[in-house]
Amino acid sequence: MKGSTPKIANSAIGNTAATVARKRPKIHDVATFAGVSLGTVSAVLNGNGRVSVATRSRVQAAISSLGYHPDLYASNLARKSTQVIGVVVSNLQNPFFAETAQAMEDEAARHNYQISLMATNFSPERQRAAVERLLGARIAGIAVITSEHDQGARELVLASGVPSVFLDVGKPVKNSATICVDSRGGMQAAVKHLIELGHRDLLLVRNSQKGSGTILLSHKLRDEGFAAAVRACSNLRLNTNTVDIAGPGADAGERAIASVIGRVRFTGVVAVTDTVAMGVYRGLQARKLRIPKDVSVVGFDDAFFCRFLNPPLTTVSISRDELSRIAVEALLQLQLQSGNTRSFKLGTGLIVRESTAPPNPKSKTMRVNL
Amino acid sequence: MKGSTPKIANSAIGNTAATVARKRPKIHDVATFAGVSLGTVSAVLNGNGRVSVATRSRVQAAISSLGYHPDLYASNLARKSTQVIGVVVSNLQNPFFAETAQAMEDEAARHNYQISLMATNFSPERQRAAVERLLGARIAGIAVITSEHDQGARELVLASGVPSVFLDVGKPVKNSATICVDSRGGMQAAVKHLIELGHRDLLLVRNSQKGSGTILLSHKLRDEGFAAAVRACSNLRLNTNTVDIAGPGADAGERAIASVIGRVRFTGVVAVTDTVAMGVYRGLQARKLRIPKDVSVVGFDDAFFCRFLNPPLTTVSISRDELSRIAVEALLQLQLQSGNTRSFKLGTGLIVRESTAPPNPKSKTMRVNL
DNA sequence: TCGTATTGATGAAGCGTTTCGTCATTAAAA
DNA sequence: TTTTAATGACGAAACGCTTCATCAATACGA
Repeated sequence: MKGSTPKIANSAIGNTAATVARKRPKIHDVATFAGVSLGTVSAVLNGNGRVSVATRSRVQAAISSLGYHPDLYASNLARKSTQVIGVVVSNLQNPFFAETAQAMEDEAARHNYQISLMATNFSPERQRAAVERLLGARIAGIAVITSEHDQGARELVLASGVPSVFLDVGKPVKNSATICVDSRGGMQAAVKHLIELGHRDLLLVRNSQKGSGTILLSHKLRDEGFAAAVRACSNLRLNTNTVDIAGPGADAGERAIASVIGRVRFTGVVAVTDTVAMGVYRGLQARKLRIPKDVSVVGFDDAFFCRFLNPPLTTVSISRDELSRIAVEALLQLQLQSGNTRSFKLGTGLIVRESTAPPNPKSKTMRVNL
Repeated sequence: MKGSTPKIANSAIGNTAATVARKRPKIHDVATFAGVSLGTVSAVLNGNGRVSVATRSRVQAAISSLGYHPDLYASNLARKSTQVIGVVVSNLQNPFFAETAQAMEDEAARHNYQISLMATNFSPERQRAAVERLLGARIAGIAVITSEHDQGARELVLASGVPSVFLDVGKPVKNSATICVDSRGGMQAAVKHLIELGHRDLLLVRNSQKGSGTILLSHKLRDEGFAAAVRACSNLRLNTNTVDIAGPGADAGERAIASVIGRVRFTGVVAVTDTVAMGVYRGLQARKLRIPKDVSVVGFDDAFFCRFLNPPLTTVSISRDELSRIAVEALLQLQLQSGNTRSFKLGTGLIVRESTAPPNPKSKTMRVNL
């Protein structure tokens, strides 16, 4: 007797803490209140099965007067599947991801699905954690739309057999689709545009993420596009330079451009991201350099703010709507025809605005002191 | 026998469809594979209970070789509570909400909580749906950080007894806290700033959402702040005007300002939102009006892009970090001391950048033809 | 050597739903 | 009136996990 006393005390304390909040009503309470059975309440809740009008309204009255909310976990456990698509993106502050997430949600809604959104903040560990969590959530499919890529996360997804879509990465595998954004092509178009305007001194502001260990795949493809475009014009004696930025934000772009003025010749700047281009604008304008008179600038992504920069930014556009449409449809298709595999291409398009013009050979950015 | 045939056929079809995908392993499979009991696997998964090193590693091996992921729904059902805070915001494309969501996530993580994020896209119906879904998810608390407000959603939350935080809205109620952003004060500071610079002809670009039926509460407070500031200077013979925009985007701001030039006298513009201010910039610049030489502009929110506009935008800042800190801590406190109620104030601050300067009486915006 | 802790592992009892075979009742058909 | 079908409601069984009282085995102290 004496020995068990502490245990009882313990559990009593536990109960007290847990019972502080008013207890959630359960379906059983609703059934009792309405004078019907469990199954009937469930039928009312889910709109299936046969329920007479009178009973239905009695149950609904009980539900609202008890303040009942069906328990998500219990109901999903009992149900076979969920109508949820997992979406993993890098960062919600980046307009590309925020807009894509929104587009995914809209597209999913069109098919009567919901999305469960997770942000990794460019961290592979968080990507893996997000994937792990989603795989535990019985999702109908998972879309990994990130810049960074974690092989471990990819393997977890593929091993699970859940329909999946990856952006840019990897060969198509069973139950998985790949959407390849033509970043290289987009970048090549951007560079070609500058060259055709007459630029011969180009600067690429890129995000190599050196040292962080993370590879930003889409950014790498953009680098390659730049290199390929330059190679294609090897007859032109192009002078190209590259500067690495320290992070994904606009500030990093600003610092990068500031660090390079006076040390490198350029009249055209290609930024790996619109956000970075925004920083480039500021870095240039701080030195009283006019865009596009002194320096032309091209961005990448076609973020909403491009049109509102001064001058409006020439950029490479990726359609979030098309991306979302492809992703969701691929997922739903893979769900039906298991074992399949698909690969999609998503084109990019150069949008010429007012940040690009023929070069000014007298621009201050052509004077360097070495 | 014959009579039951169709039923069997039916269920067989159902099974086939459901069994297409490789079956998820369950905890039982892991236990069998590792030669231990259910409870032991659970102990390994959750890091509690006593498990010998040898057993632990055997279980872990089984987990990874089977590709096992614990079922979120089953485990949360069995568990008493979750460590999740529900967060409802208006729109992820609006930098204020995106940044606040991020800040909430960071702050929650600091307390070992996760967040479950839902966007309403300014729709009261979606707000109610989001709340309903979260209340079914056994969340530890819910933060409603939206511009629009739905009384039904609010009542659902309050009736549930779940700890809650609302932005700006309503009187403090049991188990609920209110965070009042001092939008009025912020707006007053903005107007006062313009007046002190010498402006007497002011234009408020606001989002009244007339006709949509939705009230954007925070925007309404900003309106009131404007009116109050004007009233406070009744001795100055101010000329104030208002123009309503059609939506929350920058385009709407651009159209609004375009519609008003030449019809109304102003040298200072106050925009209800930075995003709107961005559109105002463009509307002004399209008419070759210089900022701040011809027109001064003030925004609201301190979105990340303010610093990168040309010229950098003077705006009213709301600290997302402080907002998140208050919200999360209030939620956790309400959880412990049930029945409590709290009310917080969150200050705002005017950030003066380069979009405001003394007025130019010869500005084109002072010429109107009536 | 014998009690007494301590450690490691067990598995039955829930958690709150949905599902579905079953039954009672009523309506329609014969 | 009798037979058959349709309708409405029921409630046990499952969903996959966590928890915890219980037990076996081992280590410890006297």
